Amino acid sequence: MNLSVELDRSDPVPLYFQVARQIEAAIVEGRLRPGARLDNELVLAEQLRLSRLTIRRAIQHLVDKGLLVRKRGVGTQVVHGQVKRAATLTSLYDDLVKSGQQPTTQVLKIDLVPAPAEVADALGISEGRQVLALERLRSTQDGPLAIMRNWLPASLAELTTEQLEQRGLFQLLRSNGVHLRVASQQIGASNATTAEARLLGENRGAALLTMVRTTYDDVGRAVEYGRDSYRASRYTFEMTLVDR
Amino acid sequence: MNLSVELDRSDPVPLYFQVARQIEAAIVEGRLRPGARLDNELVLAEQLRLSRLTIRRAIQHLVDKGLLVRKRGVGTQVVHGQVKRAATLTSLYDDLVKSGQQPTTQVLKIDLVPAPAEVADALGISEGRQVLALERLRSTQDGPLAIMRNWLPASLAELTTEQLEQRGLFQLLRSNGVHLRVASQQIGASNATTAEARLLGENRGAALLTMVRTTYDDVGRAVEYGRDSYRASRYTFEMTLVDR
DNA sequence: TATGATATGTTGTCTATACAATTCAGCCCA
DNA sequence: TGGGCTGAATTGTATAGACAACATATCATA
Repeated sequence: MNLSVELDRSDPVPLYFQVARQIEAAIVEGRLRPGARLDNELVLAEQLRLSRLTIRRAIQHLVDKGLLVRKRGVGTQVVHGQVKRAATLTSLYDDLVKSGQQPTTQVLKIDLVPAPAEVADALGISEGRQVLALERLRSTQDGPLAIMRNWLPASLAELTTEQLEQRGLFQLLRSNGVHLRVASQQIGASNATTAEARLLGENRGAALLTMVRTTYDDVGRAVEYGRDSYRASRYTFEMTLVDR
Repeated sequence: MNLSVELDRSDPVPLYFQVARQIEAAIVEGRLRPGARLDNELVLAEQLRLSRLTIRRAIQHLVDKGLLVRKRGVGTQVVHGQVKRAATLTSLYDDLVKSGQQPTTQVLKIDLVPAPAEVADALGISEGRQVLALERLRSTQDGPLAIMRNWLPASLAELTTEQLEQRGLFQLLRSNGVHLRVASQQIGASNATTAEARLLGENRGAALLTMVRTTYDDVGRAVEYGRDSYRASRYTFEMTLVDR
């Protein structure tokens, strides 16, 4: 099995990542079929003039992605299945852009308000403290998609309607030097209220997919509490479950 | 910062995992606070008489879990946030058992049927081929929770009503030597049909959280196509999003 | 006082090596 | 023919060491 992996040692991209990337391309392009066995680690290391640990690192990256599976004593095989990306901290805006869907955003509300109990609790601040409350309608060329409500600590960033209509919220936060790191999210469902139904172009009572989320930065501060409602007729949340 | 990590080198549990486990316990028990800085890798390696790479391995395990964050040139810090487990291939049954909710299962249907187009497509078999079709109602002490519909290749395992009422499906498959590996899942929402509403004890039209899933084994065969509907009033899907 | 350069500290990547644990195929014996 | 044992093959864990890349603090100069 010849993989034709080509390495550029002057490239700043780490070698393990170059290997992983090229193995992944071979899988995606069908050169490596589901069930195909990779050469063993020692052979690959010799062929590519890399240390075995570098090869292991590349392979582990793809195992974590669900593309490869390893068995001690046997070897490494390609897994079947159109695997989705791991759940990561990207905003809906970025995802829609990436899938070519031309998102637009209408800012419905942008106010400094005293934090209600639930928001204060999630953000780890005292109730009544000022927070920036946002409500936005996200649409694509096919019509309205989601209502997004976010509460941010007031001191975090100065956001304008214009900014929010041009770029995703997480993108704006990142541009303001906020290092988003991890979020805890609950996915649920609810029946559309009259107001929601009107905004989203659905019937009152239509099923909506809901997400409630607290996002933290890299030193652990809560930087966003969000409540999103999506038209279930237009949106599902796709994910990969991996047995590790 | 003294972590009091104790290693048992005769334990079959790998050293990196022992270290990771104990750091995690320190975080969970509050001995390591959000924002706290760990000793650097070299110091930890010296203190614990381990190689630096073993320490890195332990730390990376916790970084992947969202508990720690690393910055080149600075160090490693504890992340804030009640982090949920990574999305993994566990069945609802196992999750409910683990959370002490005493699940019960009523098998509504267990038939060999010709595979409809959607099922055949997901399982990678020809339409009309025999598949095992299951429909079950999962309840807890608080009442019905979810309707679960699964389609399995007929040859995969022989399952009885008794087995399905006593244990989770994935558990049964694993007991039959099936190595579940990865699943592709779409989470959505729908309005309860009359039949669903009656089974779940909700009103007709109530919002249900839905999951459509194809599960693959470790050599890439599709081993299950599932369609689950949960009472949104009783269930949310919790997950962690990590920025990597 | 502000800016740029340098030094220090720490993680990131990579090499080389060795032993352990598991899997599978083949062989032998009852 | 079936079960058990052995050896080969391969991944899993761990050690030791080195250099690179980035972040931050400190120092020097204008």
